[in-house]
Amino acid sequence: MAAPPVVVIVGPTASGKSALALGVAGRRGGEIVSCDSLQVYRGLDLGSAKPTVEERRAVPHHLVDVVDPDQEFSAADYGRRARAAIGEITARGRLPIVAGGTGLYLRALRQGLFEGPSRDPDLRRRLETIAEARGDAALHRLLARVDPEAAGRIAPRDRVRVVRALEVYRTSGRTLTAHHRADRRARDPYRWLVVGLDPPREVLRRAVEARTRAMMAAGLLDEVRALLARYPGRPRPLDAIGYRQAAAVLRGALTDDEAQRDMVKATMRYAKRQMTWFRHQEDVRWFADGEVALRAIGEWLG
RNA sequence: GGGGAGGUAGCGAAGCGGCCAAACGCAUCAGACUGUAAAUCUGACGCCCCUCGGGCUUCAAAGGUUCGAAUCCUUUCCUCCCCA
Repeated sequence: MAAPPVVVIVGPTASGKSALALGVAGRRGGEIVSCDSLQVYRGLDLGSAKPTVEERRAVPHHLVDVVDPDQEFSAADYGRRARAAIGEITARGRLPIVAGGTGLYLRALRQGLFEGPSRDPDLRRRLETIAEARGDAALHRLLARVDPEAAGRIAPRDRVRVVRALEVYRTSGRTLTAHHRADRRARDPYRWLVVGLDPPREVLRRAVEARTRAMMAAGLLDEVRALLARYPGRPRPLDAIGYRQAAAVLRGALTDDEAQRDMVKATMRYAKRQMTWFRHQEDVRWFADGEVALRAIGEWLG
């Protein structure tokens, strides 16, 4: 029996992934598995460009609205849940369409992450304190002592990664490098088609500008005001593009106009990072245009 | 017409005799990424050879002073502000 097909649609934000996914789903009886680190959070609707209620009524969406913004969620959680969702969809005889721009999440889904410890907030706090008090270089030296290979790969100023590497070592007793080595990939039960959307920069820029304007007009500030009232601790997802600018406006630190300009800039930079990831980390068939991509997917599915 | 401020790399902006191809910020380009990922971080960024390095042309324009000028002087052009 042939391995069931899974269509994956990647690319930078605002490149038309959702529309393409909806197009494929409509034609092929598919269900969409979002691959987006923001859309998993309930309440982050406008700023995450979440699919609308109508879209979600027309086509089932998975991995959207699965946790609250102050709950812990990780790439590994995503991978587990997305795999489960794909299993159910294929069991129903339908086509899973994974769509989204979060590269790490897609990796977690397809390859899985190494078998290692999850985050340890207390330990992270302690490590952060060391970095604050003695500097990033000092923390990096700590890492160099236990895991010189990881230290060689990670820039001293990249605190997020230095902290995680130390966290892995201290909570599991094994270095990050050792975990990576021991990492064994399970055989993959699916046939994957990874399609990438890469519209010309200027086209993307205009789409980002239009979407940013639309988000503000639709009430992003109200959304953020409500979220901040409900989660005064300002959980991590609220640092995302759009949310941090909206928060700055509410605080009086930015005007609407400045916030919009900043959102566009930040989004374009983000799009760049996404392209870098997908160009180098995934085997993608690229298309500048959604229509052409849609036809190619049709042919591949046969 | 008189007085004042100024013209520096794609933009903003430092520098005000040598350590200046010229700080810094932005934009741009390239890259990394294994449980924070719309996060976090790195590099390039006058031109050419490109390896440490070397060569070439720049700081509105032209002349000048000086061993040496983005920095001082003169003239010209342009911008902004104030008074007429």
